[in-house]
Amino acid sequence: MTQLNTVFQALGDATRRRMLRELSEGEKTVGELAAPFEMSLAAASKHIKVLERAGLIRREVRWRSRVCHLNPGPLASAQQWLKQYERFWTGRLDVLERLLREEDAAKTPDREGND
Amino acid sequence: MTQLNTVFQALGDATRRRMLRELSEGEKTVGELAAPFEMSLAAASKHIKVLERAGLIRREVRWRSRVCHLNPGPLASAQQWLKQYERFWTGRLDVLERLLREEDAAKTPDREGND
DNA sequence: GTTACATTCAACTTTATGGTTGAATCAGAA
DNA sequence: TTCTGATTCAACCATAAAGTTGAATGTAAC
Repeated sequence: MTQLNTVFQALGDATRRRMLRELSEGEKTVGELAAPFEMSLAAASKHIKVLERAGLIRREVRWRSRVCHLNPGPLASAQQWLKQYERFWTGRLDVLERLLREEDAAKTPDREGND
Repeated sequence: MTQLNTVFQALGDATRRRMLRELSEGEKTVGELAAPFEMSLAAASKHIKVLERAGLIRREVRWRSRVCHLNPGPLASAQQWLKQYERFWTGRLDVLERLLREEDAAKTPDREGND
């Protein structure tokens, strides 16, 4: 439902991540996208459909093939979501936050709804 | 296999993303994590296991409960992966890259292995 | 119109996911 | 030791995902 669900699910497969990387270097037809993988064309086509459903790529009918190209918007949303957590791995805010949390846990070991 | 697989898969579910957000505000027991959801404790426990398998959280046996806390490393890896694509949505590099790609496509419309 | 090519659809199998319930575990209090 | 509370395990169900094969579609070339 949430766009984030379909986007993260789509990214959770190495085949599809590889396809995105290929597309980051330029447009490719379905056949070209499928070529590096040892699976049937139908299987690759399904992966492409998953990427499309997640909004990560667009398919365009051109000459005799379908040409796919990257649509980066949803990747940006995913990164946006991860950005929330950046403070946990970058620099001193991390340490500061952890200290505050430990202090808090020490002060209120068994309560939950205090000011 | 790849850590990225399990991480992105884990993030592809709203329940688990919510759990991570809760943990970003401090440690929580399994019961506390499960409370906001209308599902059995066993189901929540499975979600927590998925997060743990992805390395996103650590479970520690303390007093009579299991206390969970965020382990941000894998989130950083995910963001790292997404960073590859940042140029597609930020600023002028985007436009520049697209121009180069179109130029390239126009020059070599039907070849694939040229220098 | 027929042939050939690129892609998708349909049907099917196997394995994974997300949920349920009830029993099992295991630490701490009585 | 027995009771209680917190969590997990086991077995099960329904649905989805990832792959296969073979037929169907649609456009280009002949």
